[in-house]
Amino acid sequence: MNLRDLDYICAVADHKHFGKAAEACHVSQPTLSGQIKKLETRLKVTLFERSHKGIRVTDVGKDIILIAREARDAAKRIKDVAASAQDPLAGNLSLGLIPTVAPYLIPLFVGNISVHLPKLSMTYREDITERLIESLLSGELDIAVLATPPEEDSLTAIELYTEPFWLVFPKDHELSKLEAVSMNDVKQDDVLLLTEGHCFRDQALSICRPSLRRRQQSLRATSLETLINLVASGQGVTLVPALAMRTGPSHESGLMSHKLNDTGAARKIYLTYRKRFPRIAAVNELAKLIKDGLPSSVTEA
Amino acid sequence: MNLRDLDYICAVADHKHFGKAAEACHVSQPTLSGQIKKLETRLKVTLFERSHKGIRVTDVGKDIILIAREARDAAKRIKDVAASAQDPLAGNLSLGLIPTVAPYLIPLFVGNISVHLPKLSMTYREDITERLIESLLSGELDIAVLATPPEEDSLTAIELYTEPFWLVFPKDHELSKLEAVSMNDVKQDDVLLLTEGHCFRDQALSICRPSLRRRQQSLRATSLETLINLVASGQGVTLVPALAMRTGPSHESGLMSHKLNDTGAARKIYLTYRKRFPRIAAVNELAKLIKDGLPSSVTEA
DNA sequence: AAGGGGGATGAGTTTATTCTATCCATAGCT
DNA sequence: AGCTATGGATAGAATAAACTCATCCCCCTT
Repeated sequence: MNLRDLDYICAVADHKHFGKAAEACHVSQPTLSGQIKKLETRLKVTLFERSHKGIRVTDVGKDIILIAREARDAAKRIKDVAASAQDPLAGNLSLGLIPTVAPYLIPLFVGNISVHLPKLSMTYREDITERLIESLLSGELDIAVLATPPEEDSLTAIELYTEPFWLVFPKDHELSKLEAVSMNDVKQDDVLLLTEGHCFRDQALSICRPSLRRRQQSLRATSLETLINLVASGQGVTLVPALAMRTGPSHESGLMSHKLNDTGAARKIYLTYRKRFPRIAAVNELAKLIKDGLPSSVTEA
Repeated sequence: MNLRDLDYICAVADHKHFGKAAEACHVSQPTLSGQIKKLETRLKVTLFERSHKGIRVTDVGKDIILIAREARDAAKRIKDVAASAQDPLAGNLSLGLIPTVAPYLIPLFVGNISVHLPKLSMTYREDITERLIESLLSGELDIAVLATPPEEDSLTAIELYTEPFWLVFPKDHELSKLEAVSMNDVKQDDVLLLTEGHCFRDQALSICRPSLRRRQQSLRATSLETLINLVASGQGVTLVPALAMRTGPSHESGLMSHKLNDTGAARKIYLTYRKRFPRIAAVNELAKLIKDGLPSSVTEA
């Protein structure tokens, strides 16, 4: 059976005339007659009672044509769905972000999206790198903002920006006397870390080495906000990525912060997606919009 | 687009593997790959994200496959309907009967139908010949029991039986003295007729000729039962076809009846249907069952 | 680096669809 | 009756679509 055959029988049912039906289907009358006869043979059913006065649709024919119209309608809907999905900049895009980026980055580009990509609807998810990557691979997510370049071959990434680390410490801390701060000035065991699983924890550990006991204390710090609160209550100092500084500790009472000028005291943020993801156009547009929304604190090298 | 293509994409969605999907569809993998690629090109949409780890269905793909399943389901239902309509002795058959036959004939075969053609459901309609023929031609009715052979070329008929006419008269009528009755014995102006439109009126008129005034009185007699009541109340005599005699006047008080032995005092009853009606098998079976149910009063010449 | 899984590609064959031309049956007309 | 027009069926050739086999290419694994 064939969708075209269904067109044919519906046309005959509509026109009650093989010749006119054939014309409506843009085929010759013998073609239409032949195909319908073949269909009738295959189904072992007479759909039309042919006579010289006109065509009568049999009872089975009526039933079958009713269903045939459903099938044709479904086919038409497939074309409609495909047509409306034509624009790669329309539809839904699911974006995952790591927790040390999400709350600071999202506000910087959501506005731009609704202005420049009004037909694109976004779904956001905040999770740690490991689970974001899993979701990317399974197709649960389309894109992810990560602070690590993709290791999987099936993934690829666009570099979004480089984010320096800042040191946050209490106002009365001895570091407050310095003009500029480097990790050399910091007593490493003072440094508070995020809980395990956060990539920013590992990034911090790559430039300092607190004691094991200190590292275990990090069980308490599940977000940058918590971490900063711990610093405010005098538990130590901590590192914070630049974007988080815009709304965070500088406005809190009792805290000071300095951008670290060590080489390596920074991380690169990537927009990661599956190499084969078919809507790369949307990914590129998104990358552009995110970059456009960035503050000078991360765009100035 | 083609129903086969829809099978292909559904199979890939199910198996997440082109090779296995091809196997399930009983085609080679290149065939399936090619057809899907062609479909994707036509729809200008990527349905599947191919990678080396497996197949991911895109968002549009999911939407489309959902509809594709609907279309496939419709196609399957068409086959089902056709298959279950396979038996020509199943389904519905609409039968029209003239009023001077319906009430007497139907009881004689309905039982046989439910026994011998249990899958056949019948729809009955009682109407005058003219309207039954209209309905036959329009396809509203499949078959009709008529007392006239078909005049239309597109119709044909099976002869069911020959039905002699009986004369019905009051017990105290002078005819009651005779052993056998012929129309010659009847005062023609005594004869009561059915209203116009009934073929039995015309058949009666073909063997007798009441006065115009008498003929106009027939406005009152819309059925054989009424006609017999008129006779019982002394308004005259009348003709009644044999089958109606089995349950009718012979049991009524004050009436007598005789079978007319004139040649021509009889009518043939036909099972009429469209020449092209595709379920002739059912018509033939019906004719056989009706004949089997007939009483000796019409089967004995 | 070699082997293998898995989808894509290309050439050639088979199958299905379509066309033109023609036929046949019926209906309506003269 | 015979003639002509209408409308569906049929036949054969041409065309288009779908299929298969062999092979390729990519990339993952060992």
